[in-house]
Amino acid sequence: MTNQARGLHAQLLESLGPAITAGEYPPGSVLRTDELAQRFDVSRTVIREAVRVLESMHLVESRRRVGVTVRPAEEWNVYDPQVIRWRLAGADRPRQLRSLTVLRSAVEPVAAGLAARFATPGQCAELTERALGMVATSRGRQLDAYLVHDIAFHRAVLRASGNEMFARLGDVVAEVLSGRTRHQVMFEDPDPAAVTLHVQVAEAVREGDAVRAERLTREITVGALQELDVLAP
Amino acid sequence: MTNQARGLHAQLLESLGPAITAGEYPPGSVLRTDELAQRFDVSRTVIREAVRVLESMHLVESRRRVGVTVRPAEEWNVYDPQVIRWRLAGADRPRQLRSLTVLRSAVEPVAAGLAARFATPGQCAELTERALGMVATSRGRQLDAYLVHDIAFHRAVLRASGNEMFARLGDVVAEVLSGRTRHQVMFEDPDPAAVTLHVQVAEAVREGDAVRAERLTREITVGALQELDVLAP
DNA sequence: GTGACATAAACGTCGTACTTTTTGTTCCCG
DNA sequence: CGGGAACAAAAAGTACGACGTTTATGTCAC
Repeated sequence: MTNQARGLHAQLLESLGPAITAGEYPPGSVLRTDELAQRFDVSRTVIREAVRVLESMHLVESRRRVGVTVRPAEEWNVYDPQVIRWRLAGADRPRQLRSLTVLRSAVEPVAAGLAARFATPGQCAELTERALGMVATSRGRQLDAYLVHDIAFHRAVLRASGNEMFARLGDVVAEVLSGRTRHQVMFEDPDPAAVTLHVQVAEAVREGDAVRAERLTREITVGALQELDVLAP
Repeated sequence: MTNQARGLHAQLLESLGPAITAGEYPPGSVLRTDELAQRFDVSRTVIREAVRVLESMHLVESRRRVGVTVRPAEEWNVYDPQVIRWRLAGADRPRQLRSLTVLRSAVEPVAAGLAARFATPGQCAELTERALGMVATSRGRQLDAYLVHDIAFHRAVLRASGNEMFARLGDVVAEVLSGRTRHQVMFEDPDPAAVTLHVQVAEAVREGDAVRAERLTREITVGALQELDVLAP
């Protein structure tokens, strides 16, 4: 884990957050701060700080005389990177992976189109470099190295779009990609067609061909969706 | 304001959050908890709880011996509804409105396509009802009533997509739509063509015509973007 | 049965004392 | 003169106990 005690409250979060997002406490459950303080052997102060954070994620609601109640899943801030990480680590990971991939399929093509129009020369170079890196590592069971380039490529596209909302989805995409590789034990090398598509997207962006960049990226995300359909019915 | 003292820490947030997102404290600025406690005349406990929340939004970072440092804007959790609200209330509202509208233009068409395939009869009815409501209020300076239907319509589409990530963007769209109406003082009635498009989207969804629903919704969002281009160069 | 009222349970706030970590400084030795 | 080790100070982190505040709930009288 990347969990290295940056404070008791953070440790608490790493315990409570996953438990709640995993549905361990059904919606409406109440947690009392005193009880939590006893259970985790920390002061109420620490509990309260953790609860404040969970509250800001809309995972729980703290009300007087009643306690800290768990909110229904529909109200959670599912765009919070931490919530995403917790849910991806939990039981309904496949479901989560699917909805995130659908989100990718909506956002990334548009982002690529914008990138074709607004990417700086430096960003184009980064894209090309990453695409070539993917080609170089696409054979011979170098999945980890491939993944690094893949993530960096998509991050670069999102950033080059010039839209901050897209740029901030880089973390989400990274989680999805690494989650996919780590989860569904991929023994085989990545699909050569997908690798080619990435190279072509880099080309299209470099040439400023927005519609082509968008179409090619749409092919990539459609492929990702189909792959998911095959492996998780 | 909807700010009715649900606790001192919440009030603190409503003061610090907007200030930070408005760039009042440049990145790298340090805030000391003691100083804040004095300035706002509350206990350190309250300050710390507010800081925990700001930290979870990646607005600040708290380090020992150093203080609470403001993080650069690129690292903020810009999908947090509260952050969105703060930024929309701030100075760079036009910029924010634009990036959110671009996000809409990417997401909503795909969501409409999914809705055409997965919407329940009840959701179809809701859509139709809202579209008709838009028609009914599209003339005669009833912008407020129109806005209610407009927001409900887009919310319904996002929810009917069956994708939770899309569904959770309902709040964002609501902020954008109401912000648009409130901000750029709209004296005129809404564009009749846009109203018609909404009715047609409801039709397409009801008939299960995914490609048509997607295409029509794309027209709506493209229109919203152009409208923004005209009014905010 | 209904309404006012009392009660208690839980969170909210505060002040203080203590701990831990980080960082800057000083001082000694090579 | 330079570098490293010990030390000191600053600021956040943690703990604890006391009190305040809200509010769900039960009770009692009418």
